[in-house]
Amino acid sequence: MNNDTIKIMVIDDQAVVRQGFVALINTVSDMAVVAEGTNGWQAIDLYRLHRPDVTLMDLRMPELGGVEAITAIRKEFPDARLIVLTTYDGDEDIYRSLQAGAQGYLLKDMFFEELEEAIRKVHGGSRRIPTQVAERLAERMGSSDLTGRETEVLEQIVAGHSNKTIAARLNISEATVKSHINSILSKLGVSDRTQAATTALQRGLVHLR
Amino acid sequence: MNNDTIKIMVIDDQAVVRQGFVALINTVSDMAVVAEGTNGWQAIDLYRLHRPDVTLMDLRMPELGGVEAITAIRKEFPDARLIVLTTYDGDEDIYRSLQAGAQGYLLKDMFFEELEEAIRKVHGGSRRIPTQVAERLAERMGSSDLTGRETEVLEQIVAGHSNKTIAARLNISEATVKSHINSILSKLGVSDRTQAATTALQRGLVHLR
DNA sequence: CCAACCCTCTCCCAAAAGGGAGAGGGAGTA
DNA sequence: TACTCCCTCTCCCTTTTGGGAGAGGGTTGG
Repeated sequence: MNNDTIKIMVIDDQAVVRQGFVALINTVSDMAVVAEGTNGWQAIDLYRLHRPDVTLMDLRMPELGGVEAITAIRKEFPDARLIVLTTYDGDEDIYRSLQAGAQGYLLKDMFFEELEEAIRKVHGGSRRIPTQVAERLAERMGSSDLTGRETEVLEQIVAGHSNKTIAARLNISEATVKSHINSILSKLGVSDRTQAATTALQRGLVHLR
Repeated sequence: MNNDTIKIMVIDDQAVVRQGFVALINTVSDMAVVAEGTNGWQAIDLYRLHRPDVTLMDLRMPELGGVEAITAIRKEFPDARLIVLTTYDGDEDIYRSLQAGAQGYLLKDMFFEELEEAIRKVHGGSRRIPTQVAERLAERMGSSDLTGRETEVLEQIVAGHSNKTIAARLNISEATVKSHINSILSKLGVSDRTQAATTALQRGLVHLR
């Protein structure tokens, strides 16, 4: 491995998928996988240890998710180059990833050739957001954010709790819960809690477990 | 490629993941990928054309899903050997896949070595269901099936429709809808429609989109 | 300091959902 | 045939949810 070789770290909890990525990357003469991990904590540890030039990161992982790992790595290493490589999980995930400091966001239904190009782009210091992804991101703009409390209430709704239970769990009155739900419904543009739950899941505002 | 080579078909809509599988399989001396596809229709066409010894099939795909493709292929070729290779999507998916005629069900978070072993097992005529998966399947047993109509109503619930709207869409009275929902709630062991929606999604009884 | 949020709450009302008991008709099976 | 499901429906009742108007206290930022 000479000095021009791009050192790559691959973080994905699906072993056989990760092994596939590694195999593909290692077929490229000037790229080499120097570290592999299955969750966010490993990503942080392995980054410190190997200082890869580019990191490929999945989002949904046990223990510590991709967004949190990206945030932590960028905090310690502001120059870190990170590409999110994931199944499309909704506009919110894209937004949060870029917010956290990722330079690229690729979908797993793209071809390896695009991934290879993205790695070179990001390694060279530019960003790489495919049109398809950029469009999703644009959709999100304009759609208003939920406040912190509203997000908590939304999570409780998705967890299947009644207003009364939510009130008890959050230590507020049921009236306040209803007030938050009112805001949530209008911000999400839906008319009942079940729709709120399914659209929140689709948009990636919350995830099942 | 000599006569002992195991001919494999890979069906997965995520291009880079599929390419990874192909790369891994082709590193094994007595295995060769003879066809690749991105959905159920292609799976059926390519099966007719190439008659692979073993097919690796993802479940969630556009156009035609994995379960339907397995059913169609097994109908035309009762000897077809099929392994489902997917992200875990709930016990219902496992059940339906095996019901449709798959001989194996592997999760993408397993290592390639296990996949290789599974391919050999299934090619040799046996089945291969990892303990982890078998346990999930066992969980499903005992939990009663939903009837056809109940499943339709459940889909409408997940789609976010009110009882009134569901009644209109299914051309039955609202009372009947409520009656079905009663059965659904008790069969799923939940107490309201939002819980029904989220547990149905978790168990893979229905999918978003 | 004032405006803009956010979070909290009250009171009231209407609509929707959930729960229980019962019943008729149709299809399939023992 | 008799039995068992499934699908359909009615009637009645309670609980939950959603919608509207308003208001006080807190923080933040211009």
